Formats: sequence, C-alpha cells, structure tokens
Amino acid sequence: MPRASAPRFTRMTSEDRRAQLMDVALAGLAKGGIQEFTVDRICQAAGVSRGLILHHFGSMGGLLAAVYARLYRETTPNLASLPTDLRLDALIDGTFAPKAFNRDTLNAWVALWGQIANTPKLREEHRRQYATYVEDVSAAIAALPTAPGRDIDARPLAKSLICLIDGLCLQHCLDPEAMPAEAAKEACRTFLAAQLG
Amino acid sequence: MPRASAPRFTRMTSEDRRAQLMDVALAGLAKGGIQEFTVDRICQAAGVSRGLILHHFGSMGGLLAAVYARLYRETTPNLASLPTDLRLDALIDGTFAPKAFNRDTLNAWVALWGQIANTPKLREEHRRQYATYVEDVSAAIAALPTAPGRDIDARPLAKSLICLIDGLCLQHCLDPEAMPAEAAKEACRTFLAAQLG
DNA sequence: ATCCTTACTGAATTACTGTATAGTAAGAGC
DNA sequence: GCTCTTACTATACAGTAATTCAGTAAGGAT
Repeated sequence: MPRASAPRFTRMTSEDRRAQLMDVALAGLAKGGIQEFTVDRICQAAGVSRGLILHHFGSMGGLLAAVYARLYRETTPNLASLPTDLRLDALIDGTFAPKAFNRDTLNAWVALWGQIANTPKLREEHRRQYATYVEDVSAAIAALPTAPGRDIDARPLAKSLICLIDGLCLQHCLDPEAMPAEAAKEACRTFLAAQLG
Repeated sequence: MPRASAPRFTRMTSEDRRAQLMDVALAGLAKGGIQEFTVDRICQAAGVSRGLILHHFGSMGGLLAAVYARLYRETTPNLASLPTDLRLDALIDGTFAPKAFNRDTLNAWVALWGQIANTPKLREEHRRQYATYVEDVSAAIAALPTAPGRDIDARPLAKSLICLIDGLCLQHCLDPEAMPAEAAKEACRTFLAAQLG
C-alpha cells in the first residue's frame, strides 16, 4: 500500500533504541524501584510496543543487566584516565556529586542490588564491574606516597573504602536527611586520613 | 453440623500466627528476594488460606514492615543490656556472627532495603529502628575511655561505622567469597583502631 | 451444652506478568 | 523505483498479582 500518511513509527538504530530503553528503564527504577521495571510500563514510557524489549534485549533479565552496566558507567568516576595523585580526590568528589549522590540514582542502585541474587545475568555483570572497581581504587591507594614508618595494604583498604561508600549511599537513599553529601564526604576523608596518615 | 472428623484447621492466638507468618515470609525473602514475597507463596508455605495475611496484617505492606522489625530484633545485637565497655566488641561479634552474617539473612535485608522507598509503613519502621541503632552505637563509642589528647565526636563516628557495616554486609551478600566474615571483622577493627587510637 | 468472638477459609474479582510469534513497514542500499 | 534487512507492531497465551467478602468453624467463656 502506498504511503498515505505519516509513518506509524520511526526506526532507530539498534544502538540508539537500546540506549533509549535503558534510560527509560533506569528512570523507572529510580522513581519506583523494581515494581516499575515491567514490560508494560517501560514500553509505554518509551512510546513503543510491548514486543520491542524482547527484540533488543532477549529478556527482561538482559535489560536489567544492561541497565546495571549503564548506571555504573554513568555514575562511577572513571579513575583510570586521571593522574594517580588525583584519583582518590576524584573518587570522593565524583561519588558524592549531585549527579550520582541523589535519592533517585541511589534508589536505582538499591533496586538493582536487590535483584542480583536472583538474576544470573545481573550477577555476572556485577562481579565484572566490582572487580574493576576494586582494582581501580586499589591502584589509586597504592599510588599514594607512603608515609614514613607505615606500610599499607592497598587492597583490603580499598575494599573497606568501597564498603563505606556503599553504606553511605544506602543511608542517603533510605533517609537523605540522615546522611547529606557533605557528611558522607567528611566520613570518607576522615577514614582515609586515619588509615593512611 | 456435628464434628465428624479432625478439625479442618487449628486456631492460633493472633500473636502466634503473626509470628509464624513473619517467619515464613522472612524465609522466602532470604531464599528468593522480593519476588518470593507474595500472598500465594507465603500462605502455601505456612499452610494457611489466602485470606489470612490480610486478616492479621491488613496488607502486604503491613506484613513487610512487621518482617523488617522482626529481622532487626533477631539479628541486631542488643547493646543496651550490656556493660558499656563490652558493647563495641559485642556489636562486631554479633554483626558478623554466622546467625546474622550469612547470605540468606543478608539477602532478606537487601530485599527489604529495596522496598523502603516505595512502602510507607516500611519506611517508618526503618527510620524508627535506625534511630535507636545510631543511638546505641553512639553511646557505646562515647562510653569508651578517651585516649589522651584526642577528642572524638561519637555520633558521626557511629554513623560511619554503621555505614561501613552495612557496606560489608552488602558485599558479602552480593559475593560472599569477596568479603568473608573474618575480613569484615578485621575491617571494622581497623576502622575503630585508626579513628579511636 | 450453648453462645460468641474471631481466626480462618476459599472463591471471585480485577488487573497485570513475561514471553512467543506472525506479520507489517521503515528506510538504507542498489 | 525496487529489493531486502530488520526494527517494529500487535495480539495471543498461560500464569500470577493483591485485595474483597460472604460465610464457616474452632474453642474459650459462661
């Protein structure tokens, strides 16, 4: 049939559509947690039909893993690209910047954490990202000038710092007023000052 | 109709039935996360009919809040009952004891955290518990003999410690081998030693 | 032995779940 | 302008969701 009116839908490149769907899904997680992560809601919000998610991601679990990777890439400071002496400051400033340290974003994180145990694809994604995260932070710590008479084991310290950061994020998410960004930064700096000298 | 056979069901006191349903729901959260927290699964596991949860808890949100309170009471060390000089040790030993620091229990915690933002009753419950938790840990820190030439602000330190603990729990839950109990204990002790002297 | 409170059942309601799949059409390449 | 790839729609399917509610019956009280 010859085209009689405007196209019923617009095609995107696979990459663009995937990005759009991930963004919409992420916004849903941020706003309403895992309950918002459904085929219907995501497709309606994106203005596409129900079948498209499966076409691009294979399953909802696939989309969830992709969303995790995207959130990690968008909110975790990229340390590797910086000179070693600036990395720890960049980690703290980046982690607690408004872009990353806000209730919506952290809501999405917590929702994703809650799914890791039950979603194999997500668990793989998490382990991969976490391994490089620990590696990056360890390298940043190891690159610091060692204080005289003190030798530090970078890896466990990096893991502790990451756990502290995760805990601070969790607190801010569950009750923002109980843990504002400034207090969280201060906690990290105190932690590092006490353990690095 | 006169009783012709064994009773079709046994009545419990409201209190006992509530406890049973909370336990069953908790076991579900531990095993399969929030997806397992449904009327059907809980009632089937408890051997009761679908209507009973609503009868006792008003809604699934009510049950969720009750489960949160129960989990807190069962796994968080009770510091108030101890002499002040033992409290911090008790906190660390209790938190990382197998009863509390295992994948199933922590799974339940993470699943509950993921619901706090969307379940008003649960949020209230969390704020209440968290406030007393911070209070208890602050008191335990404040009760320590102050090292000479050092003055510590107990409250922020307590909050930091709690965040570190939460982060360690989260790590263990998401990837137990990456954060065994001993490493977690060590991280807390190092944290305290460095910041308290 | 009967009453009465209330723990409890179980079906109906209404709405939504992810996945499968048959078919449509957009728009780039030729 | 035609063809071809594949992004995309639309519907069917088989479950599963929480909540409502009318009615049943257990078992302590009297």
